[in-house]
Amino acid sequence: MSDRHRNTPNRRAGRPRHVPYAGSAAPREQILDVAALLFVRHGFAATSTRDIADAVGIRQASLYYHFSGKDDILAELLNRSVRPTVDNIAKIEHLVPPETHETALYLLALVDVGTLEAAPHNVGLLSRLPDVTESPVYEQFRDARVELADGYGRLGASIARPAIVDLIGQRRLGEILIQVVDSAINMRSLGESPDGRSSNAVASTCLRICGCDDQQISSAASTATQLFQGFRDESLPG
Amino acid sequence: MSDRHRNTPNRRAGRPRHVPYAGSAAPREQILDVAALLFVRHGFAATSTRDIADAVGIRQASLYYHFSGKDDILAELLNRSVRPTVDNIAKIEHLVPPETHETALYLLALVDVGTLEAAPHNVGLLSRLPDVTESPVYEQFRDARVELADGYGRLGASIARPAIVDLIGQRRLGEILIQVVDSAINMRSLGESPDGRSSNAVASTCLRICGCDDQQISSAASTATQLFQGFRDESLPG
DNA sequence: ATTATCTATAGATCTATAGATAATGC
DNA sequence: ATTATCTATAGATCTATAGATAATGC
Repeated sequence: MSDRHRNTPNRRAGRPRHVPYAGSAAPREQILDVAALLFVRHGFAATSTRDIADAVGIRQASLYYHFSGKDDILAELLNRSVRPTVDNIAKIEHLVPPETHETALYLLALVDVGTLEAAPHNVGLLSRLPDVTESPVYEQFRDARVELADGYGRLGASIARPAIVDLIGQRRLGEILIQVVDSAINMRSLGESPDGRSSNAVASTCLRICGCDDQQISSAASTATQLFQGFRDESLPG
Repeated sequence: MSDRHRNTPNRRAGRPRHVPYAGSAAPREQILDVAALLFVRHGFAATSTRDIADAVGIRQASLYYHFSGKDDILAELLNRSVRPTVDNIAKIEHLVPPETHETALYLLALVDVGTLEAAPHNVGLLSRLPDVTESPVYEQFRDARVELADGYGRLGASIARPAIVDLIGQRRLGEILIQVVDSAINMRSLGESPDGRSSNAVASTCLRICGCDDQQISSAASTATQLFQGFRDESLPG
């Protein structure tokens, strides 16, 4: 009965917060989580370090123990959302030879929508905010973004009939496909059930844009769905 | 020869600017123009009233003679970009009965892309920035935006086969179509020639998403292109 | 007189640093 | 001793207002 000082949960080193510690996540993760929410909801520039601190339940100055500044928080969020997406495109393109390109595009869309939906608070949106893309910390992610658009363009152009590629252009096609994939983000804000329907809606729309007919689409869909399983398992242990 | 005081161009009432007046546009228009550029390039919250004033060539405080504040500038920009787009959807839907729905969607996309491209500095993008949509002045434009998405959704759903509408959902379809139309904005930043190719690329992509085949698309394209002329002329005199 | 600017500045942020403090860990 | 917070605050913005000033217009 002398352990009175032990029965408060979440006891850890350091001076206690002015608002008692809540949740079990590490402070750094708590900060990233609320920052993601606020950046996406109100914009990066419009979110102050005080807003973030208030939402976490710490004083504004305490943020600087974990991050060197707002830019540092943004950089970490971008790191976590952009990098995995770019890794995917390489993996999927290398897996193409045995598979048809239609399946590859369907799979890529499936994986990317899944990543977007799994990420906390729509961080995928950050790469579209001008205050983010103009920030010096975005520099190192710009190439990755272009690479992604190129990948979609290549894949799309290898599927679509020449007439379609001629009209739209490979680059434009890449932009349109990425835009469609990103539309999954906007739909989440409408309260979609995460049952994979929106993944399939988006993926099949991508193929349709490339001129595939119903038969090609449903065939690609079933092969890609199988491969998607393997993809999921692979990214678990590391 | 006594008119020495008259041969400086752009003479107008009011104390002279610290940077001599340039161009012939009214001050209010100059402000709107540079504000649009800066808001789109750097974001709304990230653009200060000083940034705007500097780009115009006046002192920061002088903005307040023309506008009551940053929000007031934003409101006017939104007013000019959102309103015409919403007017179009009503006009085109009323014109539907004699025409096929495919033509209507193609025409709507054509008109909207044209509007986006004609607007100064991609102001169409503003409605996608969280710092803009969270601003109290955006309130009055929110409905308009929803109306637009609904319009696209209705038109799309009236074209697409039941299987497609079932998979995607009318609402989602509207979102995707709008997203594709808006992708025209991103493409402009890549330096596209405004030859109408991107309009047709986007419009035909919209039909393809709804499951139209090449023949339906090219037929809708030619009818819509004709109607587009009439539309253009109509919006000139007022 | 009217118009469109200017200068000056108050007051409200906002970011980041310095140094104190209250826990745990050994 | 180490860790994670706190308080306090400097210095840099940023917005908006008050009042002066230098043109044109009549």
